[in-house]
Amino acid sequence: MIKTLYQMLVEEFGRLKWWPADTDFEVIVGAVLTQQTRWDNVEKVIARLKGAGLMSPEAMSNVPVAELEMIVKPAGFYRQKARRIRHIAEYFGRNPMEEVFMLPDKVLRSEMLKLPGIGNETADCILLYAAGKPSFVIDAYTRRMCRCLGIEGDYHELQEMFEAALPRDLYVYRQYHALIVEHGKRYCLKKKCESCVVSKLKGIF
DNA sequence: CTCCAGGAGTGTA
DNA sequence: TACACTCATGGA
Repeated sequence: MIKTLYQMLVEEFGRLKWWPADTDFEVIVGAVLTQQTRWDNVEKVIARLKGAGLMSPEAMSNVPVAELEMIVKPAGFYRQKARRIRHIAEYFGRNPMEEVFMLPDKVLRSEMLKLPGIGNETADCILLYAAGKPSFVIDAYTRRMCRCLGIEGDYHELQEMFEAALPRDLYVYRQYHALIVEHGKRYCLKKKCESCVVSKLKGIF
């Protein structure tokens, strides 16, 4: 029997607890803060925001950007990110999250894309981890993995490929994304690719 | 010291 | 459509 890539990754990494957060708003803020930035760096900022009582649309939208910048600094790109999460806070201050999340998936996605600082990947992270919509996330690690398999394509082409091959299931999408990132952090650096499960899969996928 | 991390926006050809 | 450039701190 031929194992799927997903099964092989599960065997190696098991169940992964992914994107721990107390609230959906925290997921969204974290999604923006982690852009091109290590997660452990983002954790400091999230802790600071919580400590300052700012981890809510209402509270954050009333803080001077300058003050947010100081808090966001450890996550890098602090000037843009401070402004962007504040803008997002204002948006959800005007539009209650429960209502926004009730929009049809595609409408919700394009709605998120309108917000400055939210591109394809961040939008899908919001859908998948905050709104609970099965939208497959394509990140840098996913692209590298696909390249290893000889698969090229833009964001939507790769996303369509995964979604067509998988059951449209929230848990599967979340786990697969988590597994790919975990795999990538372990192997997709410094030419460690030779020993990873993806390399064993060439010609089978 | 160098390199780069779970991107996005803008400008140019 | 396809790149190049910018944003920025902190850890290996």
